[in-house]
Amino acid sequence: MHRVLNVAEKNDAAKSLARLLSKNSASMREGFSRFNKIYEFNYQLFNQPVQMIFTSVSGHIMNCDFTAAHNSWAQTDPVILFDATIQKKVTDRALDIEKTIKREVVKCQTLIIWTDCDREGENIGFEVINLCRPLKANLKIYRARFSEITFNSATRALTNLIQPDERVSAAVDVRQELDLRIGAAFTRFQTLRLQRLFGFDSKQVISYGSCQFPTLGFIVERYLQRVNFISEPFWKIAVEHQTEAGEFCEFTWERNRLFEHQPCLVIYDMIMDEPLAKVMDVKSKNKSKWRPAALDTVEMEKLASRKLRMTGKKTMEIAEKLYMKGLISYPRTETNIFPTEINLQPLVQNQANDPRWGAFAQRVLNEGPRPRNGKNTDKAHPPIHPTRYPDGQLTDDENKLYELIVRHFLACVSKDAQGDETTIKISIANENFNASGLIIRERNYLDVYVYDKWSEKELPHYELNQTFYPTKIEMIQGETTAPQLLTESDLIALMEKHGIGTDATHAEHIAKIQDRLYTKMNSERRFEPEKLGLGLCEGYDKMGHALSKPHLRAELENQLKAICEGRANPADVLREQIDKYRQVFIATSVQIQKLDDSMTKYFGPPGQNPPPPPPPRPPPSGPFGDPPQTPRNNNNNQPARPQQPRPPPPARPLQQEQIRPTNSTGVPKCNCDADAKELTVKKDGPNKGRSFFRCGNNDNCNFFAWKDDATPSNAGGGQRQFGDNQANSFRKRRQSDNDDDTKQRKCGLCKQAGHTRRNCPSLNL
DNA sequence: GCAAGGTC
Repeated sequence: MHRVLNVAEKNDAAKSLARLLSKNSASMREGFSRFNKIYEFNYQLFNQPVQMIFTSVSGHIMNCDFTAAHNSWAQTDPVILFDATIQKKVTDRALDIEKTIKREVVKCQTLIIWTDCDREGENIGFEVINLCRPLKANLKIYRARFSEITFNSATRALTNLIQPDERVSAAVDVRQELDLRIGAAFTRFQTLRLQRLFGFDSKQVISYGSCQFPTLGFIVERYLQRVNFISEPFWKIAVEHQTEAGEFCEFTWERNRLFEHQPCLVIYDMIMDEPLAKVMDVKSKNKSKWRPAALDTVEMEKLASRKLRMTGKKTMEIAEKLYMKGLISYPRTETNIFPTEINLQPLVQNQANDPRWGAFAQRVLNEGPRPRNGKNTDKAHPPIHPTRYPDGQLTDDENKLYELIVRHFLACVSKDAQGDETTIKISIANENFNASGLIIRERNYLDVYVYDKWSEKELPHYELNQTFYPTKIEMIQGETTAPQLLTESDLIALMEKHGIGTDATHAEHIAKIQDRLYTKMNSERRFEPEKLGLGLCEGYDKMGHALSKPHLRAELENQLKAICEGRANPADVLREQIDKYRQVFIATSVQIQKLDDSMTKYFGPPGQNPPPPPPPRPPPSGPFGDPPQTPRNNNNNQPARPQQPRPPPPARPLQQEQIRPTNSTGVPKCNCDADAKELTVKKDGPNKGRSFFRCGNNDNCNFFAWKDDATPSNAGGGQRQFGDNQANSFRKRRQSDNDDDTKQRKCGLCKQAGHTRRNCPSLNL
């Protein structure tokens, strides 16, 4: 009989595929690897009876690495690693798998690759093909293309077998080689140098990776934005009205806020002169709140982090388990568009008996499921959706994630929520204020999607042209606030946006930079850099090669895509990239003093050369493992190096009493006693065009001062004289007593009766 | 002792 060897990416996939295709009649036997079994059954393929033999790998079975000649960190100049020979060979872990596949393929005439339908899956497929082809002349080789492990999907794949795509696999080879060369060269170089100069433990690897560094870069960038943030005061006017029936309404200023006190005060006074409000517009319109779009991996990780407080890593682990149990579709997908060939009806039907959302699923069935789609497709996998209702027990975490996926799915195929939005526009002394309210008419998807809130706000009834006196009119001072540190969800979104890592690895890179002591998650579940992370990013940033920025990786990603689509030649891309990074590496080693300087800021000046002997390690503590490791040299007999305190945060704008001595041209001295550098704000915002001073010594200190604050002739002027307390003293309160409009009011400017500030004769002066 | 990518 014709025998067909089928190889899946993992044992569970082989097992499920065999079970589905054989209708549960496959027999199982052992292979050489105890994790990768062999499943056999008879099948009708190519219109003839065949024996199907299903087995699997466990992801990649090969790895590339340098040869033994370059293994020694001490004796290999890292720059050589850009050109050193690289071998690709079966990993030790996969030797048993290799043995099984080699033994089985010689008995077969056909090989079908069932690895996942993404770039890495294609490459893993070629690892298998390259093992098999030399062993069997005339071996027929096919690729099964499937996007979920279901009977329909698997049988469809078998009737539509295709050829494996060499270009896609070649793109992965390019990526592997570059990641290895660049990662190894920079990691060895910086680890050895920083261990030697700054006394890091000889076990502490200070790694560089094309994904881990940009990830760290995002965290550091946000941290610095926050530390360097200079708060700006602003002023705004708030209006409140309580109707005779006792209903409240708050109005917000159409100008939102002003960054200068004086103009705001002028407007406020004008309002207080004529505080009669007139209703200019009353609008009511339909408002929809959109149901969520079909779920892709990144969105799932972000949602689980926000709503379930589950890390990305954990989320992916659990999703993988749910997938293996056949409960959800493949969890690594960039697609958020449901392909038309997926029949949603039975998928919704599967959920119709659940006590929590069954009734909702039934409603969807009655109306017909209509998905809200996003804009992306990876042409490999559908959006994440439930494929089956669980028949056994799930763990707590599995339950929570399954629930999220089901609720998201049902919400996605249901209807947007509908409401009526009312907006009221009033005018007081020609200044406009708005209030808006919302009444929800149909909750629709909100009934199942407990993670979204849409709050109702009822407004009092107002008639067009109605007038009233507000209960309260206040001028309020506020301050702009610094951006928050990144949450995991923010970080994943940034990685996704810049093409750092894959759906499957975002979470791992985030874990890696914590292991490396570059960053940590604080008690508010936000990421803050550690000293080591700050020192590294700052040092490399000063060199200007953007190694901690996402662009290099994004550019490579584009070239890989071009290889996949046949627009670029893999060998050319590889050569070009290696040349580029070799140059960057050489330039880095020339300017390495910049990294040393940054590290010195955080770890004190470099120690003596030659390096002190490595600290004696305490003996292992027996069956319960090693005692906790101290990160650096504090457990030896030598006195610990004096630690320099962390540099102070950058100065806020100078207050008057802090004004510094200036030179003859009015330029102040910075904290390192150099003439400060004058710059102008270029960024759009309240201070655009305003001049300021920074450290004149290559930003050595954190000196900052506004020019108009620092220059004595101008000191004391400007908006900043209005502190919090003073601003509060401008708060006024006015009751809408009826006396007010019968009384003659006085002009706010000249204090004469008979006119107001706007038509005050003194304004004509 | 390096990377990132699969998966266990």
